[in-house]
Amino acid sequence: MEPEIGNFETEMNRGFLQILVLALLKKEMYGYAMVRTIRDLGYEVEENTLYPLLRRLEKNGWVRSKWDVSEDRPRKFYAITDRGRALRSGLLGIWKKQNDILKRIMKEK
Amino acid sequence: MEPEIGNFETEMNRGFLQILVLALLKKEMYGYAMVRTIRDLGYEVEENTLYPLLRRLEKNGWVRSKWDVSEDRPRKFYAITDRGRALRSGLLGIWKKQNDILKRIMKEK
DNA sequence: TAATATAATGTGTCGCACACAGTATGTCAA
DNA sequence: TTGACATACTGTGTGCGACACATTATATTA
Repeated sequence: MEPEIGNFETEMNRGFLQILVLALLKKEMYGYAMVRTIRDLGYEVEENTLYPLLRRLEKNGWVRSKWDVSEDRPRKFYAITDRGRALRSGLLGIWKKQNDILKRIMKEK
Repeated sequence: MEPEIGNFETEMNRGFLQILVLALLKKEMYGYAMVRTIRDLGYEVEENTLYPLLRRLEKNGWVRSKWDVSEDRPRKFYAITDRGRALRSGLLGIWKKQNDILKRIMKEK
């Protein structure tokens, strides 16, 4: 694939990553674990992308966090809020709509 | 839905609109017609979003354009190039991957 | 004991969606 | 016939988010 697609991959991440994070937060999770989970799903994320995304979501009340210092190493655990759940379902709705449109177009001649 | 989702809708458009445009260009089309086509598909686009997107795609050789002045009103018709087709299939691959991941996550637990 | 993995924060850049502004022609109703 | 609205574009400016680069600090492993 061409080098210029790099830019497009960035664009493709926008939106998708937000949904993905909100979806993964069905279970509480800390940032680094989420990076690894996403990679295990076969998708590449930058830590420099995910950490700010989580903080942004928190700043706006879609997720909340608390430090867990009981384990060997301090970890910031994130949980989704009710507002976050509402946002998630809204975004999933948009995603589904987009997906339907693409499928429809690619199908017809 | 919350007012802040507005921002997210913008983010959701990134990536999606690029694929959509490349997909719609299976047939030659001019900008304004594409705006209306997309709206007819039930999706809202700004002209201020679509026109620059088309120009950007052309600048990088994924589409090409020619003015049609034979009709009542001059129109800039866009057509996809071979490179554009390659890009489209690459982006569709990414989209599918993302879609599979989301479906998988939403299904489990 | 040095390298690597874990777990996070912060600053800076660049591209894109979209707001706002403007140009110009065609159509249609009052 | 004129004024509103649709059609069909171009161009500038702003703000936000992905990611590069830099840094801190502890745990694990070779």
